[in-house]
Amino acid sequence: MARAWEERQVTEARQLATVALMDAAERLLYEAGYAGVTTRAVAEAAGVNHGLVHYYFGSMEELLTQTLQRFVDQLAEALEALYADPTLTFAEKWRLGAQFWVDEPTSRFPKILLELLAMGWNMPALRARLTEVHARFRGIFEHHFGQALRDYGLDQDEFPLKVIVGAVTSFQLGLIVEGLSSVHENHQELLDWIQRWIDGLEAHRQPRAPDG
Amino acid sequence: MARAWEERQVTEARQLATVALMDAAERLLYEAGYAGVTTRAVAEAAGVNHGLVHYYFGSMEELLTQTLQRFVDQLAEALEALYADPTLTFAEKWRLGAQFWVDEPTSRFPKILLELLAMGWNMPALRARLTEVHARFRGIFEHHFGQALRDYGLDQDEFPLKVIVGAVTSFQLGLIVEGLSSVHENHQELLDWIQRWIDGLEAHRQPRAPDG
DNA sequence: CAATGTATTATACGCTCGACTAACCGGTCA
DNA sequence: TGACCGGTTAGTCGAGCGTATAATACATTG
Repeated sequence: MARAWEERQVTEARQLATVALMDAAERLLYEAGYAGVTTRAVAEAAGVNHGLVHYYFGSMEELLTQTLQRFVDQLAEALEALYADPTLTFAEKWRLGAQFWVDEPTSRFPKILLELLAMGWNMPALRARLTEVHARFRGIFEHHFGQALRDYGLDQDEFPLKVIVGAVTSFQLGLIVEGLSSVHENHQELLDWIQRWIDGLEAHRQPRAPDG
Repeated sequence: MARAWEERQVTEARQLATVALMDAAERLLYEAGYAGVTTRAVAEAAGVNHGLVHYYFGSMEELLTQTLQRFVDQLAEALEALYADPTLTFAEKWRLGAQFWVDEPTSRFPKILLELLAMGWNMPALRARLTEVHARFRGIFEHHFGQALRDYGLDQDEFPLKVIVGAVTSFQLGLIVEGLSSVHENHQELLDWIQRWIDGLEAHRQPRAPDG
């Protein structure tokens, strides 16, 4: 038989509570890790009755799934917006990309993202979604880094796009994991070194079209 | 008042059960994640009464702490043994280092390590230990990679040791995290690219002393 | 063999979990 | 007015948790 909550019309109050619950789930992921995201904790943090979690979402897993979806959409949009900005050079975009994980209001994203990833390690259904998410982000990087490689006139044999993208995604993830473990040694040196390399490429860039 | 279990002499049976419990804790970390490591689950997996967890270790946290200690000691020894082997070139060591996470019997290490790290994100006491652990591993890398840089005659300004070590630790961690999320794209290309680079350095190595 | 003290087991306690549901509340419409 | 109904609340359920302790098995000693 059909579950009533699935087809019921969405009232404004319900919309507010739903958003509050997902906000609370993110906050608890950040503050306590995924083990701290329980029905009652999430309801209390959202200021709603704990029965509503089941009433609105059907299960805890569904709440988490929708929270994940909303979170990665937000993340992808921010990333797309950054790299799509035509007023910035690639070097500037890279610099802002590094800042992204540190500056407000997105400084909580690393913890939330990694908690979601860690959940996925032991929940095949969630992991499958996260694998898709990763592909989506990889696609963004591939597109914009491929463009940058061409703009910089880099030899595609010497610096294959796959290698660049693989290095960027994995080492960024690694930096985040180390940061969450209170490990920061060598990070600034590494980031500065990469920035200098990219700035150097930018300085010797093949001019394509005159701008400004 | 003094807790009896702290000062009691260790019998052989107790030693066996203690090891079995830590083995079981590692296995559960691998199979179910840290949320699956409960008193009863760990005791059942070890084939001992669940009361013994408290009797032997005093608390669940202490069992986990000792399991962490044993695990990282094992990991550090394996890594030290690999890099200390005088019959191998650095390029060969690097190749074996990459295989280490994939081959038996150490292929379960990445999951166990990352589960422990994830636990630490929300347990300050554990995180502090993990920060130390990371420093220990970073020290190993610094020593052997510094040696390799000198052997290869690489310019220390162009490739600072801190940058190399920072890149190696973070990108390895990132590869592991991606692997746990069923993401493998670009990994082989990246690893092959690095291996070719190191092999190239090895081929043009400054001879120091004749060997073999 | 009996007595003793420790190692181990079985059970109990107080608590929280996710899931579920009966009861209630306030607005709507006959 | 009063029956109705969806949204919300409060409370229950069985399970499992970490911890603690009573009860038992067992080895050792006299």
